[in-house]
Amino acid sequence: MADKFISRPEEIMLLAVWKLKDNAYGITIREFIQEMTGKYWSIGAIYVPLERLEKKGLLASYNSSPSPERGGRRKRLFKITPAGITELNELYRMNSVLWKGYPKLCPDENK
Amino acid sequence: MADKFISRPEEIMLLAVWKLKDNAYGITIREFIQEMTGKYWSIGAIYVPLERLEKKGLLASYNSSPSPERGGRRKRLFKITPAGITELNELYRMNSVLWKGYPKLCPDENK
DNA sequence: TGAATATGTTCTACGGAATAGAACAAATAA
DNA sequence: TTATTTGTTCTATTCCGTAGAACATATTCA
Repeated sequence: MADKFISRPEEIMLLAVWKLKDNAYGITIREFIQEMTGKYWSIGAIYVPLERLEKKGLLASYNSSPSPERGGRRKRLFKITPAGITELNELYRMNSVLWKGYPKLCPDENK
Repeated sequence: MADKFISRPEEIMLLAVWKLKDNAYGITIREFIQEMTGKYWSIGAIYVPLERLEKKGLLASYNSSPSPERGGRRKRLFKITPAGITELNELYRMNSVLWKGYPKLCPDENK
């Protein structure tokens, strides 16, 4: 297919990174997404897509300076790239088109 | 993962069937989706997910009465089920949460 | 009546994404 | 110098997305 839209997990991830601003790394992203979706997400379900988004150029990452509050490994902070923003904007528009006309709560007429 | 959300192609398909009402079958669904998304969709990219959605109980299908306008095989008409409506409603809510606060056109600050 | 044409769907193979969770890494505290 | 805490890497498996050839069925017209 000619230039597909990104998948839902990827969409969710981009939005999470965007919303978390300068505090977006594996753990916080996972917590945030679990809160937003109300579902359990495994470690792999977070890091693997993040990796792919970086490879696609929609995210960038760098290691935090080594001074956390209390022990532990350094954070790998993520940041959305200009291409990532563009992608989100396109998704936003497509979603508007797709859902146009859908009622806030569609009754199940079962007709 | 405990009871995931459906994928984007599946979401698009459910919405297409919902919008097409009593005229939702392979060909019209494909045309409709291509128009909405502005992208090419292969035959398989339509029928295979439709099949899976039916297996999941979100869609139902039945063959049209055999009297088309001009030649050709009978249509397999699709209809969204109550469970399908429920799924769409949930997706609608999740999308609202996900995109809350996102500007209509997010500037690429590149900061 | 049977070949041509039009309309639709089935089939199935392949690649890649989604997901899980164990293993690993690295920093501080005791 | 070992325990503890915080965080990421690794990789296997399953399932989904996608493509398009093959097939099916109805009408039209020679």
